[in-house]
Amino acid sequence: MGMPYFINVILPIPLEKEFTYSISPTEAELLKPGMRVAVPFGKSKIYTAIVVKVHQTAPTVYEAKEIDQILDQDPLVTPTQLRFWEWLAQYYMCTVGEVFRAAVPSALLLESETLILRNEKAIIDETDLKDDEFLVFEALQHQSILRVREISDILEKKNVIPILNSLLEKNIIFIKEEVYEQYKPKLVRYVQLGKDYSTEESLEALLLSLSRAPKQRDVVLSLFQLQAVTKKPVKISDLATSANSSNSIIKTLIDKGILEEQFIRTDRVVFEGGHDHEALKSLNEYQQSAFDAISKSFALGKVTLLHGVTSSGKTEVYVKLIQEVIKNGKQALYLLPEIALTTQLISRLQAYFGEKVAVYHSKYNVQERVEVWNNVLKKETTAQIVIGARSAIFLPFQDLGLIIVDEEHESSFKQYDPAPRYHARDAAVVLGNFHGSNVLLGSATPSVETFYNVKISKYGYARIQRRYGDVLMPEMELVNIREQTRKKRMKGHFSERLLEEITETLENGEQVILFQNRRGYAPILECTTCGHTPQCPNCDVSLTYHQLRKQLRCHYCSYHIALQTSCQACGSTTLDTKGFGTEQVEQELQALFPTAKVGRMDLDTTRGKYGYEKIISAFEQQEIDILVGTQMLTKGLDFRNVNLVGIMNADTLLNFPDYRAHERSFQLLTQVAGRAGRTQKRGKVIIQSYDPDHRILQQVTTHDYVEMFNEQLYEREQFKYPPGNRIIRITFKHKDYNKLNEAAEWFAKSLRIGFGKMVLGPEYPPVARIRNQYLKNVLLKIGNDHSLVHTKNSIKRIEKSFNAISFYRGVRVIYNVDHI
DNA sequence: AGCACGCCGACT
DNA sequence: GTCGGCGTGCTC
Repeated sequence: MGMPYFINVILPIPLEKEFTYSISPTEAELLKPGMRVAVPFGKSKIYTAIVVKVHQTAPTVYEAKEIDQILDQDPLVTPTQLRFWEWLAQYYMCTVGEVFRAAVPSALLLESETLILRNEKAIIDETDLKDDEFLVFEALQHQSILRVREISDILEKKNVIPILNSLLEKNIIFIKEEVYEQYKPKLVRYVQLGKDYSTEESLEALLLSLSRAPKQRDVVLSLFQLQAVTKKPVKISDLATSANSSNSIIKTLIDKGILEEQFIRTDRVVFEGGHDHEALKSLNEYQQSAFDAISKSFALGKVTLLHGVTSSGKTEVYVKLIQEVIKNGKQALYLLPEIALTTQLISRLQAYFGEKVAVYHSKYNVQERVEVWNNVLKKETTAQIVIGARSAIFLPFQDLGLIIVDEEHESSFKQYDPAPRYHARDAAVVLGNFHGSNVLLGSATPSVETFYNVKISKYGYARIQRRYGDVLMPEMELVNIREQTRKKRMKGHFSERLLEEITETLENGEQVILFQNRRGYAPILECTTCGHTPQCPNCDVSLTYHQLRKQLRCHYCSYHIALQTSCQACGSTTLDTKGFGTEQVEQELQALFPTAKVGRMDLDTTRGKYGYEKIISAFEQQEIDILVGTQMLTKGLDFRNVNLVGIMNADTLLNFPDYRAHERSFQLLTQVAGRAGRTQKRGKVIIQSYDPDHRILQQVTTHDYVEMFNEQLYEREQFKYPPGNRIIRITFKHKDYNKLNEAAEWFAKSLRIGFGKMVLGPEYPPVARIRNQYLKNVLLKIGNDHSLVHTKNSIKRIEKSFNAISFYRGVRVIYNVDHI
């Protein structure tokens, strides 16, 4: 016997270390880094782990457990991915296990489930059983296998483990860990003629023998004809259709051995478009010069920003770039924020690239995601171009030639919760580096960070200043609603100007988009007598009023109650809704324009897989005249007939209490405004505000991005925010208010020893309690001249001392690097 | 993260 | 008297 073999693995849990398991020499030959193994972990769990190393160094202080089984024939994860995971974990201060969990489609991460089986041979004295035990025993008489969940339900108890232990001791039950592969390839039933009937004579004899069974004979004949064309097995469903026959007749033939059945693995994600690719539109002169600038910049190996005004035709430039890389057999990744990932855009790309386009995002089910993963891994042409949301950076690319990050400024590229709290744009830049591929960032309103990188010549730059087809930028008008309110000229939330414009637009048979930013300003029920508003019992927020369901709901937990008719505090029955959301705007509109068809698009109306598409297509088909909506309206939608965009209240955006509020307002308003006038006629935008002289509003109306950038950069430098500095936000979480305060204070104090006034807080976030957990934030700013690695190490050291104080243990510490 | 073990309050 | 709360420690 030679030396024993071991593997080091990553487990999908938030633990720093790798774990070592023992394997047999045969297994050692099979196993390679990147393959999955099922391993027992702890008392009773089985997890999916990824092999990172095969070796012969036996652990010294413990005995390695054996693995349960090998799950892959070939690596599922590439060496580049393992390096990338390592980088993400290091940079975003989380464990590789957490990255692993986020990176791999959940269907490939099987876990064990405990099954409870009855012991047939047990001799049971029923009087010996407690009530709960008897209930389980009885349930097992009807059903031989139960899951822990089911037992929980039967007993209406959360913790059933003591009961199971007791039953185990009494030999009444067995326990078994079941591991199952969640991903099942989709199999389609095919048939072909049996081998015995391959000659003409035998076939003739067969048809003769079936003369008494005309239906069966028809099927055989049909199959013969179909196979004559394809020479391959035929789908049972196709055969049934063409023979005008049924499944049962085909089954009879299979049972007789006349037909042979076989299952063939099929992709669930099939391309449904035509195969005649649309010819690429030739670029106009502005697009062409941007394309040339990008190519030059790529030749220098630079990440490049494509700064093109709204509807300047950036997509055509992307398409041209993608075309170049796939010509060389390389893969391309096109990243978009979730909300911009519309069917509109996907079908446009499919029109150019046909079946080479694969889509990867959360609305696709787990099975479909596994298929995309495998196709990317195998470098199939069906996934040569991947268009996806932020998680698409985790796909197992082999030979990536180009990454496009469209709408680069979108903050939804940053994952907020859970770990890894990564920024897909920044991670994509690193990924591009690992692959030696080009990276293009695209936006009409680049983030201050990215434009700063252009300014310091770290990134290359290309610009398109004209809209496609030389459509003019919309005409912008600011309306002072403070003054209008004073003069009592407002009708609800509408100024006279806005109403005039809506009327005119509708008269011209054109459509209107109204933008109402609702986040945090949802309607709240308020007592007009005592001012009391109903609060969530678990979170520090007011409940919001949902008219449709006549409910009060909490946005943070799932708490909801029926609408109250009287005030809980004083009993008064005069309740009023404060603040206004899209629902109220919609209602007012309906009253003001009774003949117009009003639609609403927000989180409530876009639930479900196609909720969003339905509203979009209704608007496209002009079944809706006025569309009221939130942020969702801003993204990548292309409506031909919209001539007016109204912003109900710009101040709610500007007054947001964080250092990015102004930048974000500029971006959002510019993007919404861009929805107006996409044809020859010049569009119109009306912005209602209490403070129309605000710098940002002036910059939006004059389309002055550079001025906005310079002012924002100056302000951020003053206050030591990015891009000249980095920030790490540290959140503390605990259900005990006092403990949390003390713990956060201790941590901040320790940080201040090394970082002084670069430490802000601790401070309560706007919502200081969520699901009965109190929260407090500390912000650490790090100058770009300081080492990020050293800083993180100092933080980790402080965390170690922190955890050594037993009183503080249990307080969760959450890092958010580059928090937005 | 899960999960078990172990120690103190409110109830079948 | 037990059930079940969660603090603590460990996982190859």
